[in-house]
Amino acid sequence: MTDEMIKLSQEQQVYLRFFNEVGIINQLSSTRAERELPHGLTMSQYSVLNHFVRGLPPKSPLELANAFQVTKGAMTNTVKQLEKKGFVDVRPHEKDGRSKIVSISQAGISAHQDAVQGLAKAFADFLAAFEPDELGALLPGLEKVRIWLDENR
Amino acid sequence: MTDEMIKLSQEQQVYLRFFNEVGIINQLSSTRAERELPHGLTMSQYSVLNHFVRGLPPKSPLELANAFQVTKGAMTNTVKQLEKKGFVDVRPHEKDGRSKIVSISQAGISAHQDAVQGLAKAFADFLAAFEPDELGALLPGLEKVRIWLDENR
DNA sequence: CTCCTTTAGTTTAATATTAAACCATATATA
DNA sequence: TATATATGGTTTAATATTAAACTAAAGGAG
Repeated sequence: MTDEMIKLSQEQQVYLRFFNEVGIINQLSSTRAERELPHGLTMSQYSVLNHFVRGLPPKSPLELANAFQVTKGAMTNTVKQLEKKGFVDVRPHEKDGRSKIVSISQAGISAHQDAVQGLAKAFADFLAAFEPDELGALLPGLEKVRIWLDENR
Repeated sequence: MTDEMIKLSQEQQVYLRFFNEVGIINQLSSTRAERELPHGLTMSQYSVLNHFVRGLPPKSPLELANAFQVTKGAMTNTVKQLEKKGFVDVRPHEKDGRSKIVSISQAGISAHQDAVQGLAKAFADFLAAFEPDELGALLPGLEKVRIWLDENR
């Protein structure tokens, strides 16, 4: 019984510490990134641009919301901001009158390039302090956790 | 030149992917946790309670803000919520008229225990899917990143 | 064809957060 | 001691986000 409790407590320590580290890293890195992002881009907006620049095909707002794990309402907002800045084109879906299709514009591609510059600047010292392999070694574990949480929410 | 660009791009891929994984894990895990937290506790509020339950001495709001990497204003809010729920005691600092001292109350200790139960429930299936060592192996790397970001912001 | 249900997107209200202005107290300097 | 600066905390305005209500269109069952 006591053993059981101690064991449980230690397991909890590990996963609580894990999520705690993740939370703080996320916060510090987002702040650092957004400080250098141009065009008033948020990380959310940058992520959407980045998605398309990586060669992925145009998508509906709902597909984007699912891809980035935010609500439809949040994506409505993000897309609206990007549209106002002229970085994405939003067209009605040809077949489905309820749906829309979001694609990146030429200005959006260019803004993304600026953003990558900004991120490179924001993380230049970080890159100097960490070998790619050092972070790369963490990726499989993180990926596994992320996929599990995504599939089991 | 081309090599240089490709190399840079790959490094960027690694660290962008790293921060991306961290961001999604943080979001999914916070949502999952807050769904089961009792007494309307947020993760922020839980963190403060947890801090004190771990045996750490009473602290000022500013110290708490620094410990959790949030602004003073955010901590004013968090402490206010906890105080309203009766989970912390807030007293004026004896020597420094500007400052306050926050400590956990008996009700706060009890609420923390409830919260741990809730978290255990929220993450029971997660714990079953991941060995402690599996997450534990990631901790040193994450810790190093977190410390670096904290010291270089 | 008509009704019912599902789906895509927007809107609303609430909330947590930040940066910056602000207040009060403490500390240091002249 | 008097004044200037620094510090702890609160408040304000702005914003990103969520859950839930809502609108409109699609799809299916009868």
